[in-house]
Amino acid sequence: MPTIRDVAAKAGVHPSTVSRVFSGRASISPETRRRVLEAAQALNFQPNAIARSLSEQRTRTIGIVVPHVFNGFFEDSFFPQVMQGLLRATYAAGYRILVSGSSSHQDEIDQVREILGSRQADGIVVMSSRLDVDTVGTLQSKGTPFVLLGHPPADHPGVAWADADNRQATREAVSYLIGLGHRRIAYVGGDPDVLVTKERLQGYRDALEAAGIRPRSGWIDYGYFAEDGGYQAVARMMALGDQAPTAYYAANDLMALGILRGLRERGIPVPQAVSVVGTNDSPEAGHVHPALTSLHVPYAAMAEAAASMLIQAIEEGRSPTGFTLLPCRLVVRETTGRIPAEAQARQRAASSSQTTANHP
Amino acid sequence: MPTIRDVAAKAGVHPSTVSRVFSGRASISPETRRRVLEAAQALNFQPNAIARSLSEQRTRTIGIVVPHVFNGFFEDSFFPQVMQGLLRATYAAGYRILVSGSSSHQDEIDQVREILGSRQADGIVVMSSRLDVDTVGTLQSKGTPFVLLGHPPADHPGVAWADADNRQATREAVSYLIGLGHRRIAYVGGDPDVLVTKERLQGYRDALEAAGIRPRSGWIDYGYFAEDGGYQAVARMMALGDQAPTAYYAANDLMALGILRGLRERGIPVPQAVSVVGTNDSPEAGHVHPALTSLHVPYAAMAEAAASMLIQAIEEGRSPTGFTLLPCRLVVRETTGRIPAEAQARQRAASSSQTTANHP
DNA sequence: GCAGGGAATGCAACCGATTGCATTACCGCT
DNA sequence: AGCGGTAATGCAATCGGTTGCATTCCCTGC
Repeated sequence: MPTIRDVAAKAGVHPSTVSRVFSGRASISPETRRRVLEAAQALNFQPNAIARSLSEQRTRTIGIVVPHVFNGFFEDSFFPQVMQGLLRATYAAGYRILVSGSSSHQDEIDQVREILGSRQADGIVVMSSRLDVDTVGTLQSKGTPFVLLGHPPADHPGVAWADADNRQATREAVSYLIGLGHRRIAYVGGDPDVLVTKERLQGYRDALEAAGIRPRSGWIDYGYFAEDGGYQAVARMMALGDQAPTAYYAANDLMALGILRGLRERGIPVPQAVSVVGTNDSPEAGHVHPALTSLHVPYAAMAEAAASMLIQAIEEGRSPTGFTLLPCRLVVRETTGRIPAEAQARQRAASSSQTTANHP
Repeated sequence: MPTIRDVAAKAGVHPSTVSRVFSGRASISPETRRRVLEAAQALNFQPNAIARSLSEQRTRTIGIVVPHVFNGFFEDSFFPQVMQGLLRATYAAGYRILVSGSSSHQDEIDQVREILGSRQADGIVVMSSRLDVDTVGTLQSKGTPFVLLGHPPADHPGVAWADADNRQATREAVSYLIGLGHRRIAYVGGDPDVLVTKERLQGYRDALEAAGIRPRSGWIDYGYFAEDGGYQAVARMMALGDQAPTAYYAANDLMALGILRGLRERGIPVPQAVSVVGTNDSPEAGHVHPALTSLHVPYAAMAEAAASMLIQAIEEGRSPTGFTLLPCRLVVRETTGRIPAEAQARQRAASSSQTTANHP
């Protein structure tokens, strides 16, 4: 592999001149430029990015560590969408992405530290779903730029992040169901330990409260993002008898499909008797039958925003600041419908009897 | 950021000693090691990976360029699975992945050249779907290690690759349909210009020929991997009247879903009247209703094999050689079934009348 | 005719590690 | 005591660029 010195020798100039020709940020006579480029061409010279990085103290690379939980990440479209967003932002800025795997939660944090500490990347996008407060603090004290994908576990001033407004979005989805006449609505969350699960539950509660509906604890269940989790939830909900929900909100589409399966096996028509809303608007959502109404979460846009914030901060030589909170969008398809009037009436009666039962 | 010299100063040794302590491949007295480690700890020292790469002339990184066609790659699970496979292999070997986007086919090749030429990665995995013979030759002459994901367009001795046996797999899938009694079988390919489409068509032909079935050109269509492509194919196939297929092979699951939609709209029961086989065994395949029979293509395993071959060659300081050809696996679910006897009889009659019509 | 100024280029230090070779110190053995 | 051998460490060159400063040269304006 030819180096800058080989080119210099061939063109009869000093290596620094070759460097200046390639960096383009200095005045070079047209004649010299021509000679240098000619020599470079003849030798098939390409500047060594590593040497350049060492000298410039920047790599034009941002890092990302794939959490071990996503080692089967193609099960859900979350990670692919994140990659997509990162690619959009980095490509536009002439950056590349350095990806590392991880084998455990601790290892994930170690990898982040390693990439940052060894300066293999100029900054890093960190998936924060289970990040604890201490870790964020440690990262921050390191002084290397990072942006959280998802918001920080607690209020951490000066930590930059990008996230979707999950609480508000869930609230809107549930309000939509209420608007269709539903009053017994189930919340099927993912992993109860994950922050987003709690936020969505809060949105669910907001919507119910705004409509004056008293939530029942039996309407709340967790499916850990698995198809079977949704299926099992239906079994448990149906045990509530005439208090069984007429609508389900599921925290991802896979669980929604499980719910649909559970309902189908019981001969319950969707959306005639029961409505179902999924989350993520995954590619299959629009192509299953009946097509799934789903809450679109802008993962790609979040990642793009995170990467953009990061890159901009890097270029300006400062730490990333501020946050980006993106709205979600409910994509209405075929699994949601107005509750039939008679069922509605029956439901009202049941609902009021429930109220009396609870307050004897 | 502390450097090796700071640590050396603090520990009262020469920088090279610190380097040896960290590389571990030299004899260091226990006392010195302790002092160095202590100093490093105190200074929060981490070796600079860039400087190390420059000196060692290796980055422990492999590259991948995302083709612009996959900028919407999460529509299909192909790219995520590739990432997954790459992650498995690289993580196990202590490598990382450098990802670059690309905006066009030409740009894709440029990015590959750039990464290789600038030595930002020790080698690269190249998606070969549309690679032409010249490009492969050029890459080869560069002398930097690469492995193709998918096999080379023509016989290129010395080019390493990993691929699935698409022809054989399609042959088996179609043979399976024939075994169920089907004799009028449609092939709905992706993009006719892509190599894999031709190979699968060949496998389809193999199966038909082995069963003594004369293929009709009307049974062959291309859906460009889109849901609507499958849907449209049904419309065209139905126009064949009593020569319409009783089974469909689709080159991805999305088109298979489109086919299912087309059949459903015409009131044709699946699998009672018509069978459908998809390809890729995407996560949704098992969760739609009816669950889709699909040809599982081991994309993750292919990518893992490609990365492993690449890394092994890098470590041994040679060019990657050889190839890996992986079998696919038909995952039978609910969209395929034995053709009803009476339909079968009718079909035989039609088939023989067709034969006479073709040979007057 | 000469001072001033800017353009073009060279020089050499530097980025932060690695590593072949030289040197020192210490050990065991005769 | 002297010698050989090995373990431990230091020295300095090297990887391949970048960049602040110095130098040269030429042009312009008075």
